[in-house]
Amino acid sequence: MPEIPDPIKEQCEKKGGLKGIEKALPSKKNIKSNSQIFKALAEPMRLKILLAVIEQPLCACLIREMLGISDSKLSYHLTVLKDADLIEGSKQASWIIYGPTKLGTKMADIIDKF
Amino acid sequence: MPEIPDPIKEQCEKKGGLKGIEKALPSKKNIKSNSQIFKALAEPMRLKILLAVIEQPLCACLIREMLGISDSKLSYHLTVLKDADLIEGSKQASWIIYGPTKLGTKMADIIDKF
DNA sequence: TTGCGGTTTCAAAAAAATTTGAAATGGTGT
DNA sequence: ACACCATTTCAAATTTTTTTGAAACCGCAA
Repeated sequence: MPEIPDPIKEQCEKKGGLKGIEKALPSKKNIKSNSQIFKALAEPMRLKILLAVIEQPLCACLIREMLGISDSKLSYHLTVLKDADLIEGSKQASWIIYGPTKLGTKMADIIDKF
Repeated sequence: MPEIPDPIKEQCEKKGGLKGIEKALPSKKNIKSNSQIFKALAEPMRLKILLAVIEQPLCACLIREMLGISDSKLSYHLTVLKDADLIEGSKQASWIIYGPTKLGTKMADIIDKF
């Protein structure tokens, strides 16, 4: 191990060294799951979709119209949000109406706090 | 406009149509800035780095040792976190010690709530 | 000045994510 | 059954992000 500045080194040792720090971190599963949520929200268009369907549940065709993108592009982005459990769709006749999940609403609250 | 299911259509109109919904969303700037933060946290390794430097400020060499990755790979990921204003580095002799920003700490609190 | 250690930068390669347009699927109406 | 509409799936193309290893930079010590 290289010679680290003393205060850093001592504090690190106090926490059990690198092993100790790593042990204090959340589980790999938790980190993975959180990063999936963040990834879904990492694209402005997907953020916009989530916030819009919180404002008002919308079918894909209205979302598509609002954003001005292709059907398949929209479908891709909706799937990312769905897979991250941020939105859910419910079938009404020919239409699928998308709205937020609890988690989706909670994440939007967080965005409001910034 | 295609014929949308009536309840959806009416609620939508009540909110000023698609234009009204879009107007109710945060600014493009705000969405962009938020998505940058989410993107920085979208990669498990970067999440881990943030949580570790919250636990204990660390120099790059200790982070590198903990994660077992190359110097340049680490540098890249640290830069993503820095650019998103989640971590900051301060120079101590040969070392740069990384710790969380206020925003970084706040985001970590959020992770704890899930 | 030179040598060394810590860290970043760089450009090309590799990997991952996204976009695209066509095809497929499912439901409704005639 | 056929036609139409809403939406997803698919595979290839495109774009973006990440990784890689070498070079460069910076500061400290002799």
